[in-house]
Amino acid sequence: MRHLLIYDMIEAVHRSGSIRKAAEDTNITASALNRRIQAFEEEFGSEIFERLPRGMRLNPAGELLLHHIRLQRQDMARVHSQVADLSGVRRGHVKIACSQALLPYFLPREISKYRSEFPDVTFTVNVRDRIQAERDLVNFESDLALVFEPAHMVDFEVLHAMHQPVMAVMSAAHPLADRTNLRLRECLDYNLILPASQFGVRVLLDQAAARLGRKLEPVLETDSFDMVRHFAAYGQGIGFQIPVGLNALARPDMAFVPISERDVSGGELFLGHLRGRTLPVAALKFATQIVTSLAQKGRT
Amino acid sequence: MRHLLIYDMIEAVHRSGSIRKAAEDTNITASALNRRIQAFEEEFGSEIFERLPRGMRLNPAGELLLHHIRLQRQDMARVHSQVADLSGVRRGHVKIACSQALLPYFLPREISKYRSEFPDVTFTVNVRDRIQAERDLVNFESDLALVFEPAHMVDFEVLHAMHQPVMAVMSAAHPLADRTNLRLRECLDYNLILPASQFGVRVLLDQAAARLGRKLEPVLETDSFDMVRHFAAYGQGIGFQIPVGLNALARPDMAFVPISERDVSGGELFLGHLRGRTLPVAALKFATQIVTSLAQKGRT
DNA sequence: CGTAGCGATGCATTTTTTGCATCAGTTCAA
DNA sequence: TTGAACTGATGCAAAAAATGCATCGCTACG
Repeated sequence: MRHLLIYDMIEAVHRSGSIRKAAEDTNITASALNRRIQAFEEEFGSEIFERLPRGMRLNPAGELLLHHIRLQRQDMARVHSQVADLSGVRRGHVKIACSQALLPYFLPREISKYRSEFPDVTFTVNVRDRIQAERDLVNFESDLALVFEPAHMVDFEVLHAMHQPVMAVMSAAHPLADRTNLRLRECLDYNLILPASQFGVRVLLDQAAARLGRKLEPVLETDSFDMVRHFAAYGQGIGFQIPVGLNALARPDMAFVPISERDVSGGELFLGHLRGRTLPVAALKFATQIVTSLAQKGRT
Repeated sequence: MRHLLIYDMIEAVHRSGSIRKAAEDTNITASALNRRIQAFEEEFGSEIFERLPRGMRLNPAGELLLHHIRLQRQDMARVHSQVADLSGVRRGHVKIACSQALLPYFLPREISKYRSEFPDVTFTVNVRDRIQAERDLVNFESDLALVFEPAHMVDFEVLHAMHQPVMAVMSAAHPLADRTNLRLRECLDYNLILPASQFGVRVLLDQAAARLGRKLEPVLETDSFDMVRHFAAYGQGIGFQIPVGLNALARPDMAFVPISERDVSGGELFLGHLRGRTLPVAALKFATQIVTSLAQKGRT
């Protein structure tokens, strides 16, 4: 899109912080780039960069403009996607920000299922915590967010919500492995493997423990649910995860037992996008598929 | 905005239906314009016009693109407005689609009040019926709509709603002029001056008459409320209008008497904008002022 | 069946953009 | 304190892109 090149240049200067560095990314001379920025500011009617001795920084007007640029780029992508769709071609790219729990089973399965029908659609999956996911949406760095217990929910338009109880995760040889239900109190007698405090599961567990007048003292605290699972598999105590991140069939060596909702009320897994946005066709279709899958999962 | 000129050209071709005609509007040769359209289609990745023997017409892809163009233009206007605002200058342009009732008193007063504070803000006011007003919003031809009893309300995001009873409008010398309240039945004994059937007031009156088992037979039917008022002022019967279109102080020679809500339930005057849009600063400020004014009016 | 209107295109000309070299200023470390 | 290493800005010539003109081929309409 030649006529939108100036937007790329502005973003390049913003990213690199200087014209000369941006010039390399843009395959253009610094002087040419400089003059295009100046020409743009001229017709835009106000400067968009502060000239600092060490380079360029967006001023408030530039920040506003940058948001417009991102919005317009996204909308152009949507148009392209819709145009491709009406010509019968199913192409496109879907950008997803999601919680860790979706990585091992859910998203790989959904994406491969989707791509079996539309092989020309490509994906970007970024692991984001509850705060970053929403920021990604606002910056148009993701089309969809699939997040457990999101933080603010402003700017977040919910497409689907699904309840997720907290599950205890342990080796199949663990004393509690045969139970169908666990009280939180029972778990506290064993070694605890907990996700770090920014994660929704941890927040829920901390709150529940506080209600019991207890404080959780993990033997292992990690920001990787993979670590939680594997450490628990070695028989090293009890970890916690939500059902969407678990697959009993794939791990006969492990046991997953729900914690009583009387103790830990569980949380909500949300699928959503930026409020007010019109999603590209591919993203919308994928979202629809996920909603269907989640609803079926909920019924079983 | 030089880099968006191609969008103007596309719209010009769309409007005039041919490159050669559009070339005149664009101050460019037909051949140059032709090649710019071709170049754009090339990088856009698909044709956006159908080449007919008699000219050019947007194809479905072009329609999608056109909507994007309008959206992006509006958003750029919003950015400009916000930039002007943060530099302390209060400039801008507000486009309003409104019902006729707002023309004689309400809008002139509000606009002049607004401009006394921000003299650099300019206005476009278009009279639109209930259906056209909403279409104007969708096409980004208006920022705000101020409409009595709008038709669909899809795409219409309500900023404020205000109840408007239907008022009987007559000469001060009319036999019913001294009443404080009228039943619809009483009015039917006199000559009726009615707005045409596309207007909200007429719809309400027709419904009410039907409930009485009567049919309204006006001596004068018009699409101008101005006509209704003036004809009634000559003592030629009873007209109807909503309060926002009347000003008792300005017309001591006339009487305005509310119709009992038992007969005609009245309707709603809505202020709104296109769903999901971020309004330019000037339009938003003006909308806020109108909401305040309407709320105060409602209290007196 | 001819005329009028349409978009497309080759070619010379004009306009715009670019690259190079250089200037003027600031920062930072020796 | 001085000089090296950055920064953005700018004059000027070369390269690239856009434009205007003339003309082609086509279709609809009278």
